[in-house]
Amino acid sequence: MKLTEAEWQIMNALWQKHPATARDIMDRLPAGVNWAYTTIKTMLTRLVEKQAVGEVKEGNTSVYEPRVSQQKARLSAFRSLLDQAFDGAVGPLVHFLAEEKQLTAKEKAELKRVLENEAESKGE
Amino acid sequence: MKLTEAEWQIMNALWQKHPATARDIMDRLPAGVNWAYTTIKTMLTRLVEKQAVGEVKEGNTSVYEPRVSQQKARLSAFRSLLDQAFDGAVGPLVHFLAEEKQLTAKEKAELKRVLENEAESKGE
DNA sequence: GTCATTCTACTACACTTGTCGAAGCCAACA
DNA sequence: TGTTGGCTTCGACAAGTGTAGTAGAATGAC
Repeated sequence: MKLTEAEWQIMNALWQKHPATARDIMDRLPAGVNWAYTTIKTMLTRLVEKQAVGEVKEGNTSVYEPRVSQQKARLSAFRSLLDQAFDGAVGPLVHFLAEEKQLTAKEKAELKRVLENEAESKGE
Repeated sequence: MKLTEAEWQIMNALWQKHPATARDIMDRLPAGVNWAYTTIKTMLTRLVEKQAVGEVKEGNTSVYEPRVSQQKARLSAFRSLLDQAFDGAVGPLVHFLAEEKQLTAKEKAELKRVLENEAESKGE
């Protein structure tokens, strides 16, 4: 499930709260994204075709629901980035993050902590 | 500097070793990417237009050189991912990484290892 | 009932991206 | 010197993307 940039905007709005109508989504789009109503409808139609979103008619109006979880979409985007730009491995990415100082000490600590918890509690 | 998927392939090959000719790049493309020679040339032309790559004629043949560092390209791709899919913050990403069961144990171990090494050697 | 509002369904259209093919230019070799 | 093989530049074309307008149907307010 590959989403385009514009589609991410829609999905982000939809994940925020759903089900939602096209108009709901329109209102929730980040300031700065001023798309025409029909643009949003077009996006939604395409997302429905892609099965990323479900559509149910309620009276005259369509109501939409995500069909792929944010988690799944994130995973897919993350994997793509990894494959494309980081030799498909987490190592180079982490390395990069560290080098680039993109991770604050706090974030590193958090990441480590969560990973460790995982390792321990993972016995289940 | 936004690179497309195909462009990443080219750039990856070019960063590997440069300067390089189109043919060099062709040979270095990952198995499975079997592009016609002219496809590669097209990509290179577009990359030159975009100023991601420099081109110098050597006799009859063009020799190419990256003009954006891998580091920079990675940063840009990383930022895009963050903005698009992780609310623009590293926090959610770290969280995701930890939650994500799709990461293999190996990848997690790698994460931890790199973080630890960083913490130690990166005292500067 | 009629009008304004609001949906929906269709259509459109320029730009980008992924992939070449064709045709011409040049150096080296039989 | 004519042929071969590699290089180059141009042009092309189908799909995918971003962005929206239009027309017609349904709904709610007088």
